[in-house]
Amino acid sequence: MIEETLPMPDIKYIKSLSTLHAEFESSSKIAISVDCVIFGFDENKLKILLIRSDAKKFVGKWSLLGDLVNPLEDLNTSAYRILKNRTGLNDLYLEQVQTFGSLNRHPAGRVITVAYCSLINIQNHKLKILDNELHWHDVKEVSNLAFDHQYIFELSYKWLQKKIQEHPLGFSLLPKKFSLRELQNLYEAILDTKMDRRNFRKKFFAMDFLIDTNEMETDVPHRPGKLYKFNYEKYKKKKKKWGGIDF
Amino acid sequence: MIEETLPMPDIKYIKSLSTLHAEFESSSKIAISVDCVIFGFDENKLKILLIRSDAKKFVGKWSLLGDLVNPLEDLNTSAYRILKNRTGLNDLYLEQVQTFGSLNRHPAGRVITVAYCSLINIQNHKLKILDNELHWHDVKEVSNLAFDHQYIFELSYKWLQKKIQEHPLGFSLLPKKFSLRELQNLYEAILDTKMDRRNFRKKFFAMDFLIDTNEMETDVPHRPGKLYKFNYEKYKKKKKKWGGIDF
DNA sequence: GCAAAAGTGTTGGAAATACACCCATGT
DNA sequence: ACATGGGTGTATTTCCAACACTTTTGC
Repeated sequence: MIEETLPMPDIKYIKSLSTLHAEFESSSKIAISVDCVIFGFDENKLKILLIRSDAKKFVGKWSLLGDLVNPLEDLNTSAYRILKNRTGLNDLYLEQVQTFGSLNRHPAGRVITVAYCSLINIQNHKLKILDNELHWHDVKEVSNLAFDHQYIFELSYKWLQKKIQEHPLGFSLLPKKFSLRELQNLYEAILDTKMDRRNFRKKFFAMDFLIDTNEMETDVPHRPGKLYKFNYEKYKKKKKKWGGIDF
Repeated sequence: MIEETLPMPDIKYIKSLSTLHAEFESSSKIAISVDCVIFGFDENKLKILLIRSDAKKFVGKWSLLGDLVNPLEDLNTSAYRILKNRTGLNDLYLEQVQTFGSLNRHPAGRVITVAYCSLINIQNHKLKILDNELHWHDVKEVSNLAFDHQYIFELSYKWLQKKIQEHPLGFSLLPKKFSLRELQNLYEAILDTKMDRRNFRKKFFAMDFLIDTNEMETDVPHRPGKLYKFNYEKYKKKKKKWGGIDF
C-alpha cells in the first residue's frame, strides 16, 4: 500500500545532528537510474558496449551505459533515450531485465538502477558519439567493471542465453538477410557451444519462420549460401504451447 | 509569484503557474515502492493476498501489498519487510519480477514500483494484521485492481506459471510433507490445466527429488497416499542442462 | 584441383503421451 | 458393499542426437 504523502522519518532515538542530517538527506531522496547492457555481434563474437567510467571511485574501469531517470519520462523511455544518444535506434530490441537496489552499490548515494538489455546490429548502427572511449568489447574479455556492473552484466548475459532459446531475439543482431551459417554462428557465440549443422538447419526449417529471399551470399570464398529473412508476422500469430515440467 | 515590476524570467514557453508548480514538484523527486504479489494455495485453488486500497482515487478497489522503499534499506529488504509485517516469514519464497515505471501509474506523483512475487503456505502463516480487509482471494476472481495492480498481477501470474515449470517453487505453497495428489492439484491450479495422474507421478519420480517420508495421509475418506518431502539439497547440486532451441 | 563451406536423410534411443485395472481405506 | 482416490505398466508416438557424403564456388 502506498501512502499518498511521503512518510515522516521515523526517529525513535536521539542521534547526532550530523546523523540526523545525513538521514534526512538520504531519506529525502532515492535516485533511480537506467543501465543498458547493449549486445552486438561482429566477427562471430558477441560484443557489449562499454564506456570508461567517470566516477572518481572507479577511474579507469569500464562501465555500462547509464543515466538517471528523468522524473517526467517513462522508465522505458529513459532506456530508449540512452540508446538513442549513443547509437541511433533502428531495429533495436530492448527489454527490462532486473532492478538492482543494494544499499551501497553507488558511491554518490542511494541509487537504484533498472537494467535493460538491448540487441543491436553493429553494421547498421555506427556509433556516433565516442566520448569516454565508447566501443565494443568481446564479452569474453569483460571483467572488473565499475559499480556493480560486472554483476549486472553477468546476469544480463545469462538472461540473454536463456531468452534466445525461447524467443527469436537473435535476429536483431544479424543483418535483415542472413545465411543459416551466420545464424548458427550467432547461437554458438551466445551460448558458447557447438551445434550440429544439420540438426540446426532442420530445427529452424521445421519452425517455419524463415523466409527464403531467393538471394545468395556474395563474395564468400566458398560455395555461397542462401539468404533468409525472419518472418515476424508468422511468429506473432503462434501461440506458445504447454512446455511440460522440467526442472 | 512573479512581481509585475520585475523583468520577466527567460521562459521560452508560457506555462500556467500550476504547470510550473507541478513540474517543479515532480522533477524534484521520484519515489520508489515495492509491491508484493503474494500467492497461496488453499482448497485446491491458487490465492492471492489483497487489501482494500485507501488511496482516494481508488476507494473500494483491491490492491496489492506495497510500501515505499526506505532509503536506508536494501530493495529486497523492503520486500521482506512488507511480507513480514503482513504474514510472518517462515518458509517463504520471494523473488523480484519486474519494475513498473509509467508516468501516471500513481495519482500521488511519480512512483516507480518494483514488483515481487512471493509464495507462502497459507496454513503455516495465519494472517496477523487484518487491517484494510486483508485476505486471500481466488486468483480467478481478481479483477479491476487499484493503480496498475491488475496489470502487475497478471504479469506476475504469468511469471509464476512459467517459473513453476522450470523450477521447484511450488513446494513453498504446500505443507512440508505432501501427497502426490496435492502436488498435482497445485500444478493443475496454477497452470489451469488437467494432467494425467500416472504420467505426473512418473515425471516426478524420475526427477528423483522426492523423499519418501514413510508416512501416510490420515483422515482421508479413501485409501491414504504416501507423504513426500522435497529434496532441496539434491536439487541444488543438479546443474541445468542445455535446453535446446524452442520458440 | 583444391580448400571451404553448403546442402541433404536416416537411424536409434529417449522421452512424452495415451490409456485401464486392481487396491486400500472410510463410511 | 460401495465410493473414493492410490498405486502401477505398457504400447505408441514424437523428438532429439549422432552421423558422411556430394555439390558449388573462389582461388
